[in-house]
Order: sequence, then structure tokens, then C-alpha cells
Amino acid sequence: MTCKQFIVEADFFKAMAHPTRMQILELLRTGEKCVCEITPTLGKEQPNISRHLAILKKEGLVQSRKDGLKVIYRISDPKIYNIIDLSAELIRKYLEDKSVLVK
Amino acid sequence: MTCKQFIVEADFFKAMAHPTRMQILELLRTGEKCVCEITPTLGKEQPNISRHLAILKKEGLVQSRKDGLKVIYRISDPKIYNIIDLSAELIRKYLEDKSVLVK
DNA sequence: TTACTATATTCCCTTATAGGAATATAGTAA
DNA sequence: TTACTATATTCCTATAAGGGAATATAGTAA
Repeated sequence: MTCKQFIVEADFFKAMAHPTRMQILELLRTGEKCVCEITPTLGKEQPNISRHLAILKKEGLVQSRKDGLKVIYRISDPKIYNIIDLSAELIRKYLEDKSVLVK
Repeated sequence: MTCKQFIVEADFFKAMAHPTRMQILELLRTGEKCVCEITPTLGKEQPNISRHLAILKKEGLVQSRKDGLKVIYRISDPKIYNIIDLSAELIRKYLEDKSVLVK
């Protein structure tokens, strides 16, 4: 395993390391969405959403296609949800254990 | 799913989003290690490693125990490697597809 | 106690990341 | 062509993250 591999893996996780981007990925779980759907759902400015989508796309997590004026984004690989769900499970367990310690 | 959930998930991925921390997690795959082993293996300064370990610990990815002067770190949950391996697989596929497009 | 070892923390500075606002671009329609 | 819609990009500023160097802390040993 070269040093370069650690960098690309870190970059992959960096792409997921933002609440808005996690929310976008979650929104795409139920299927492809255009920017015009994502923006109002998340209640953010359109340029903000476009920038986050560009980051997700650059790291290969999402892909896009044009449909007239609209640009429609979809998840690149459903296995991304395996990663997210596994992580959510680990987090849940960690938070449980922590709250038990506090009691 | 509340907004808070996206933040904690993003924080979890943020903890992994650094090459040095990925390298530490990889090193712990074969078992617990003290800082005095991790530091020379990674070829970084000891305070640097300690700071990265603190970040991993804060987010619950690693745990530690003391053994005399030494502090020994271990992975909190081996499922973390499922996450890493799944991610590596996705990255590999993405890079393959990209290189095919270039040809 | 002093001296030493292993690890953690702080200070300071540099760089990276993020967002608001404005603007640019691409496609549509008349 | 002009006017419009959807999306992307740029500029600028604020905040976050990261590293080197120095220092602090905790435990050991004499």
C-alpha cells in the first residue's frame, strides 16, 4: 500500500465529510434528482448546492446527466449506502456506549 | 433523520479524511500498537501522531489503554475495516472507469 | 528527591474549506 | 435576435484544519 492510496482514500472520505453532502447523498437514495429538487429540499442557496454537488462528482460519488435545462444527479454506486449505513451503525453503537458510561 | 444525524455522520467521515489517520487505522488492522511503534512506522513527529490519534479517539474510531509509560491504541470496532475496504473498492472502480474514458 | 521516557498539549502560523453575493454559462422559447 | 430558466463559477471573506516547535504531564527508576 503506497502513500498515494491513503491520500485517495482520505479524499474520498473528505467528500463525505460535510453535513450538506451527506444530506444530498441521502436524498439520492430514492433515485436521481435535479438541482431544482435538491435545492429547495435542503433549504440552501442554489450555488451552495452546486458546489457541493461538484465536490461529490469530482470524487466519483455521484454522476450527472442533462435533461434540457436541468441537470440530474444520481449516485454512482449503491454500495455507497452500504458505507453510510455501516458508519451510522458504528456511530449509534459508539453513542450508546458513551451514554452508558455517563449514567 | 434529523439534521444532527448528518452532522455526526459527517464528523465520523471527517475523522477518516486525512492520509495520516487512514495510515494509522491501516496499521492497527494487525492489532493494537503503542505510539512508540506508530510514530517511527509513519515517519512523522510524535506530537503530530498524538494529535491524529486524539482525533480518531474523539470520534470513537480507536480506544486506548495505558501500559506503564506507553499508551496502546486499538481499533474500536473491526467493522471500520469493512467501511475502509468497501471504500477502497469503490475508489478502484472509479479510477478504472476514469482511465478507460481517457484511452 | 532527581533524571529519564513516553505521550499529550499549547502556541503560532500557514493553508484549506466554506459560504454569500454576484456573475457567467447553457439551454429554451418566442 | 431577446428574454427567460436552470445551473455553474468566481470573488471575497471568515472559519477550520493542520503542522512545527516548544512545553507540559504522567509514569518509571535510581
